[in-house]
Amino acid sequence: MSRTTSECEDGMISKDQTELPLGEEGSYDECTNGVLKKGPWTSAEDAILIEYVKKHGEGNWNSVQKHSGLLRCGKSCRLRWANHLRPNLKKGAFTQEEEQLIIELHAKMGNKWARMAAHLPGRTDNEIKNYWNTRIKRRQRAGLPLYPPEVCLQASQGSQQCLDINGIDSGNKGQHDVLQTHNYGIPDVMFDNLKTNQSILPYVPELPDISASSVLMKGLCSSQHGSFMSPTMHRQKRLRETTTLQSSFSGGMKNDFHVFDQFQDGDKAAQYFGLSFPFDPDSVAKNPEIFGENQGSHTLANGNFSASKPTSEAVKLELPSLQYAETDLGGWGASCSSSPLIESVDTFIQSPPTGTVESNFPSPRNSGLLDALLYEARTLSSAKNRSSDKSSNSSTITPGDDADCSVLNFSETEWEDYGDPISPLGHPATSLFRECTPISASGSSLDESPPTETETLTGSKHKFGCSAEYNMKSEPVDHSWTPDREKESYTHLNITRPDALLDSDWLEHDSGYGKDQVIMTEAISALLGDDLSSEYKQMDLSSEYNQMDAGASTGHGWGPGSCSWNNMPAVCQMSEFP
DNA sequence: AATATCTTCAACCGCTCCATA
DNA sequence: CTATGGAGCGGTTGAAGATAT
Repeated sequence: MSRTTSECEDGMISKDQTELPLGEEGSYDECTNGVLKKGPWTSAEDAILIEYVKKHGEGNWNSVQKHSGLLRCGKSCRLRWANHLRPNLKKGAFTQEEEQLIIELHAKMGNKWARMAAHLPGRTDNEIKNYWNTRIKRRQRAGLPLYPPEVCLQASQGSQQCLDINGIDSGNKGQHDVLQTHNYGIPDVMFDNLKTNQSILPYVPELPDISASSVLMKGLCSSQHGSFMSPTMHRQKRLRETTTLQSSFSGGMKNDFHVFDQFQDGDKAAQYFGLSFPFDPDSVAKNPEIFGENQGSHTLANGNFSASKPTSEAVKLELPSLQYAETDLGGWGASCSSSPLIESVDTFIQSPPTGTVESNFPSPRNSGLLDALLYEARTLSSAKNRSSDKSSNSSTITPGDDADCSVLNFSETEWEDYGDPISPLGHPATSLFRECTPISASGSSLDESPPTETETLTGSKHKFGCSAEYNMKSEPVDHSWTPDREKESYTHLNITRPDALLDSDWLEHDSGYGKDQVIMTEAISALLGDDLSSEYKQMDLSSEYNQMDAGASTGHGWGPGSCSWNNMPAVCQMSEFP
């Protein structure tokens, strides 16, 4: 901020456009005429824009140039106004309350910066986005999970309440945002549902690449809403989804099935759930409780973050995982119920959604290249060899078996069994898996977390995908949210990394994944060429992760070609690795 | 002190939705 | 029904500052 301003100021000459420093800051671009300026705004430009808005009000940004002579395109003007010039903007670092709120909101909404901003008066989506990205990096470096355990816990508790409320709108806090946030939570539920009702999935395949599947994936993976909404989703879809999701969510999510429908037709889906429709997000929002929001948790809308004070800062975020688990149980209540995530996981493992889940998974898009690669690799590899594993896993994981293996098998099996019905990319299921896998794999602690940290989880549970979150939850939540604590508790979570997919455990795991790894490597090579494959090989994830697990490594990036952290599914993001 | 690396954040870009002609 | 323009959103970029070496 200051930076730009100062710079600009120096450079700026006069408010007159003609005088706008063309050469100094920023280039002139073709934005329209080729005359428009780009780059940092000068104080003069700011003044012009402010003046314009005073006279004409916000909006009509494209006419700014005409009326004010400002050599900026409408988009640039809007952005400048929204992010820097508009009144009531809060400048400076986020307060603790705001930070907490952001975390909470992100857990629920994912990368819905604009929506999140609606909950933070005076803050812009860009600020929040930047903050989050920074936070991700920072925590990743520190080896801390993105979301504090408390948040998860609270979320779960809150969800229970919701269940009780289950009904539809009960109270309303009036903040639709809240609703939305909850909505975001829905995906998880959906995902869960999918798992439970695999049979239902029929639609999935047909779903457009993204939306549903991606959402589901993310939900699956973690719960983090964080990314559960695929960036690629269309706006409308998003809206619909949210609404639908919300509705469905509020409805109790009993109809897993419909979740898919939602994607296609949100309203219908919503109705299906028995919610009032056309779904009115606002109305829903008004009744945050429906979604299981805790009172305190989201009252924030006004910026008051009162609730969060819990023992610390425990946020009431509803961890995706929780939701996820809950859904599995068949309802928020269930999920919310104290029953540890682990249990859910177990359930899931024991009676894995028969293949259903995977099929539903979103296309690789969400996850990114890595997923796609993995998917392809798998496909190729599968052709070559079908490991016996695959068949077994889907339904049940035998504790005795190498957990890791089970996990892997699970995922693989599903793909194969169910195929990838879907996606445009053609890798939907896989990709989903992939995304989830990391978690699962990791969660399982397969890889990363050397048993030490993940010890809490044992046996098959560990192996189960998405487990990381569960792990977290399973742990006693009483701890207050302190960095240290987080770190400790989260060490378990490391697994969730997207990398986990590549992780040694998974790929190289002694238990027999070695083959897979080889295969995958080959497949990747075939698909991507030596370059990528080599990178892939070089990643030596296993070692890195191990180190990380050990706590030795610090903030190391994912490595070349790794997916961007931001793009990772919330779930994955949830656990930050050391 | 100089250089390299990392972090932060404003701005841009691409995309999509919506309204309107 | 299609085309066009406005608006908004989310991801990414790149420069400046901060920090480390």
